[in-house]
Amino acid sequence: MTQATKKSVGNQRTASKQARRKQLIAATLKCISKRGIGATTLSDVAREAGLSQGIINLHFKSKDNLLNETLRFLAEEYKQQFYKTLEKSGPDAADKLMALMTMDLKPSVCDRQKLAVWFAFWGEVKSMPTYRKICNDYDAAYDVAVNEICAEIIREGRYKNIDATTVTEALSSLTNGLWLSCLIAPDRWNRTVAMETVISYLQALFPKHFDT
Amino acid sequence: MTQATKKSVGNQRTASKQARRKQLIAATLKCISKRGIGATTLSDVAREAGLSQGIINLHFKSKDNLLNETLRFLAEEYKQQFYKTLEKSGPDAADKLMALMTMDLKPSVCDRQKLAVWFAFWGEVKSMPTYRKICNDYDAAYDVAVNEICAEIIREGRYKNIDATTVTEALSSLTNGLWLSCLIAPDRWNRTVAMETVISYLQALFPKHFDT
Amino acid sequence: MTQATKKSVGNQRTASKQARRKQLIAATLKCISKRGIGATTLSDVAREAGLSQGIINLHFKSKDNLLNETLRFLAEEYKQQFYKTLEKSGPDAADKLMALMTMDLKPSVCDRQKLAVWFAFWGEVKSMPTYRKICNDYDAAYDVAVNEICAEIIREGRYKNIDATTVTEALSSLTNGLWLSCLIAPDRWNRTVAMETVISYLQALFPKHFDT
Amino acid sequence: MTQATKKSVGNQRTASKQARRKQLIAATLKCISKRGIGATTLSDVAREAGLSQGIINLHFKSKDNLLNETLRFLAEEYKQQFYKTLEKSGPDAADKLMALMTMDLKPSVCDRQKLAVWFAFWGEVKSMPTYRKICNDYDAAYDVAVNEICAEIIREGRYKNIDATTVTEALSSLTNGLWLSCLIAPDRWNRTVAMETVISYLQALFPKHFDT
DNA sequence: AATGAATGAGGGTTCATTCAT
DNA sequence: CATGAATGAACCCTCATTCAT
Repeated sequence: MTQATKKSVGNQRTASKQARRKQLIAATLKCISKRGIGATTLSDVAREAGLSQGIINLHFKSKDNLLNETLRFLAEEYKQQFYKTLEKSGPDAADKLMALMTMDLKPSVCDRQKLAVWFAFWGEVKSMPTYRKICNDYDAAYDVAVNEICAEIIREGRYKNIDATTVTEALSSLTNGLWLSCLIAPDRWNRTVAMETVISYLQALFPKHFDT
Repeated sequence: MTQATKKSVGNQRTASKQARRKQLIAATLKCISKRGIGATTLSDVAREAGLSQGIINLHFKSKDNLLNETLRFLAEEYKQQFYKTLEKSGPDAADKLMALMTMDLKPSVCDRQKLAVWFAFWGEVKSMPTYRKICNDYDAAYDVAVNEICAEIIREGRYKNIDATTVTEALSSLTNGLWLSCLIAPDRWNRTVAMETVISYLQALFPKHFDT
Repeated sequence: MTQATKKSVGNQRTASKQARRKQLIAATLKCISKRGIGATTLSDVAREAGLSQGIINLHFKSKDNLLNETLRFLAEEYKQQFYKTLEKSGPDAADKLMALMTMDLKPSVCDRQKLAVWFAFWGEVKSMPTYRKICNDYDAAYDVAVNEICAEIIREGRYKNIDATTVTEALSSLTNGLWLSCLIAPDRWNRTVAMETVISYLQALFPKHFDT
Repeated sequence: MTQATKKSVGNQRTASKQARRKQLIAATLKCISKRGIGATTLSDVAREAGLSQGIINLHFKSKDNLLNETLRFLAEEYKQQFYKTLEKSGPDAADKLMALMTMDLKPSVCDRQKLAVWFAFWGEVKSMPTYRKICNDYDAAYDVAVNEICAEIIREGRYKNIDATTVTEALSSLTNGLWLSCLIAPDRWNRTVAMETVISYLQALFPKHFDT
């Protein structure tokens, strides 16, 4: 820790192990978003990071491991944003929900670069059990938190015939689906419209909380 | 052996060009769902089809082309289902919409094998302009049709503050998102719950049409 | 078999699988004798055979497998010589023994090229269980045959205090040891002297059979 | 931690150059006997010695050099044993010869670990002129000494038709051959039997010196 | 003297593609 | 049309070597 902080990342033969790993994961993210997972070679990543061929096997042992770590990083990063958003928003359940939805669509989260990476990994979920496990772990945490918020809103509004779990599933599906649209049809896609799509659903469901 | 006479697909040295292509695309779909796009080799596909190494380059010129055709096939197949569903359902707009949503979640459409392939392609959309183009073409047709149906429902119900385009986007996003859940969390996933998720959305938006 | 024989080995895209394998094993032997096992690359072997990079993995799956097959070939070849020698020699036990010893030292068997390969494999016996197994299998057959011959000689000569097994071990050790000398000190080494070394041993042990 | 004071080998940042070299050679021997020369990496050796990556290049300049030094060490060690054995044994020529043969088969010399290393080097003799040179140098000394002893025995016993050089070659070959058996067929191998193999030869050759 | 992160050449292996049959 | 042996580029990975600390 004493050594780690003073080194500038990117310089030859310097930088702490942690910093190097982050640097390489960043390069990996960039490459995947540009080329996709299959076409991303270790050479590409190393070049992107401005380092040499062997560097990745040195720090990550194997390409598989690098990809796992990259997915984990991506998920962790999302999780951090998620919790930070919850903390920053007021104590009101509806506020929290709105803050989360807004976060999911804000430029730094919902940008094609990043989405490309998410979908790249999702595209291999079926054939890569590890990816599925990582995704599941993080999704579970997300679901629990959103579910709780929805439950509170339902309680507050005494909404009848509305199941928190169903709403949670709907909201997360909606978000993921909107991301896909952003990725596939960036020309037609529009952040405001996407936001309205979510809001109109919330208004219809929870009219007392999300007024017109 | 000198002269083959049978015409059934799967038999060596026979079968029309069209049949061979379909057979190979079917094999490709199977392989992608099992291994993902990146790990699917032409050998795999040929073996899956029970044919020889060089067969694919013979019929499809290149791997890229095979993949493009496979995606096109997938999209076309979906489109056929879509229009068949529309035809079969009654003239009522709400009925049509419900029929479409049901179709999206029925076992033959929403099964992990098939979804894996869809997501495999979506995972490369960013880096493969061709894939994006194919997806866009088909999505546009879907959007137009659904949009029209929604518009009619809105007209019928005189729903205020509801935009057909928004609903269309929401519905397609919802479906895609539910597919992702099915792919990633098959254990937690449940067809009935998924259907309820969609219905609850429709009920919230169009209470007069989709009563409890 | 109909196809196999008419093809000339070495020509592109022709030659039966069997012929190609033999050709590649021959190239491997040459490379090992020149460079040793460790420094022999698949590139070297392919180049030596006048074929392309990928050819070996095509026919032998892996380098390890190629080496195993090469050792097996070497041992099998020796075995063939061994039995042919036995067949050709007269029925007399002493004649047979002498024929075998002569064979072991004849130029086509005891030449530095070939010995280099044997020792290359023996040099890895400790760390490569497969090599040891192959060597053992063939050695066992050799030992049985020589042992039988020695037993007969002992019986014929009514030699006291001489154990056939001991002699067998001594003879095979002597041969292997002489091979090592040939390999390490080719300048000092001399086929005639080597032969005399063996003969003097046989004379010392079986004076009635191998008279001066 | 700032200043190391101890001098025992194995402690970091201390130990004389000589001690370090010995330590590294010992580690090399162990690695070669376990993995063979080809599969022994400098990392392996350093790890075996409990030291760091770069240590070997620091002390030996290159891997080739390390291997040369290791072989030299092995040969030198054998030579020391050889002369010590000669010194310890009585002045009688026959006693000396018996002592040498016994030494060659005693556990500390004829153990599979050590033999594996010898054969590993012999396996590369053909392609590594340096190895051959080192082996030759030491072998020559051995031959001279044994030859002299044999000559004396022959003189003492007035044995006719026996050439000292031939016997020397036979004995060294026999020993090396027995070593190979020990390496390849440790299950069948037996120290007592090996010793008898040598003794029976000496008895047959020099009956007046090696009585039954 | 010692460390260990970094380098980069070179190895084994895979695989899309070609081509003689 | 179909086969499958052959090709060779390109990949992942290993490892001897270098070098800043």
